[in-house]
Amino acid sequence: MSAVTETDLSPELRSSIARLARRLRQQRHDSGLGLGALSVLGTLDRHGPQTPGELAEREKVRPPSMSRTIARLESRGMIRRVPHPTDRRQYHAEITAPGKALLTTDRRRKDAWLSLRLGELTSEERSTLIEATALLDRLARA
Amino acid sequence: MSAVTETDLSPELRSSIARLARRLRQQRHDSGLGLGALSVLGTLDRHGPQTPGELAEREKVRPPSMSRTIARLESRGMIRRVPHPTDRRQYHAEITAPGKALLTTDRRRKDAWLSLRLGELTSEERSTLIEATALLDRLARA
DNA sequence: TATTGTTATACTCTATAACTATA
DNA sequence: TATAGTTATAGAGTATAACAATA
Repeated sequence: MSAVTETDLSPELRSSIARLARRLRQQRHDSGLGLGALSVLGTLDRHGPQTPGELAEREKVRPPSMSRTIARLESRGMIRRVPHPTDRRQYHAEITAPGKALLTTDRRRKDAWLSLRLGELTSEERSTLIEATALLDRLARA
Repeated sequence: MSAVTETDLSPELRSSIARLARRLRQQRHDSGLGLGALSVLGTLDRHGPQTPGELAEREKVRPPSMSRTIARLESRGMIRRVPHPTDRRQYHAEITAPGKALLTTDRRRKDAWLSLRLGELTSEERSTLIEATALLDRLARA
């Protein structure tokens, strides 16, 4: 196994992200929700209610894609739409109790693929990933 | 910006990977090659010639998908097919000189989106990502 | 008969363009 | 007239199933 150096970090990181994203996509979530929908749910849980436009920007998708994702989450009762106080064109998407429960189950489930793999790492390795997660988000947002 | 803890690393990491993968996919490579094709090219450069089956497993895609990717890379002259010494069903995909040149350009190009972003990080942050890249690969392979 | 790779086809995800409602 | 969100449609990317060649 060859080591990654500063020089070739860019293509290596890109490969790793691409491979892991595919691997995570293959790992079907039994809630029937895809990778994107779960990401939105986590964002709503962590950052509170957001408009579709705000969510689209944060998640790096276009508004029409976010409309679809929101519709799917709502149809399964994971989120609800709250009218915007002053602008009737807009609304806030808000996570519901079942939505929060899904995230909790998802985190705790012993057979959830990623949780299981993370549990097999050392505490130090997990720390590295915690730092890296923040960095990856900054990259995505740039 | 709330901190990520051990408890919710799994959903946060999954979100980050999903978002960054989408961001990287949006960032069209001017070679006309997608995220998957570039990943394969890097793998061949790093690990040497591989059969389609080996590549499919490593990249976490199904054999038919890898067939398509290989065909695209070959049609652009980035790889060539080398007959398998003993089994005429198989062959090895091998990176060509133009393929290597593309990877080098890609690493060096200052306007390559990811390279540019990585350059904006501190040396310490890049070190974290170097460690994380290896970890992400281990996760994908597990 | 089992295995490797390819072709045919379909599904998922996301994008661009056109449309509706409201500001 | 501009903006927020949705609907309609199309394009990547990848999967499953059926097929061809070889072991």
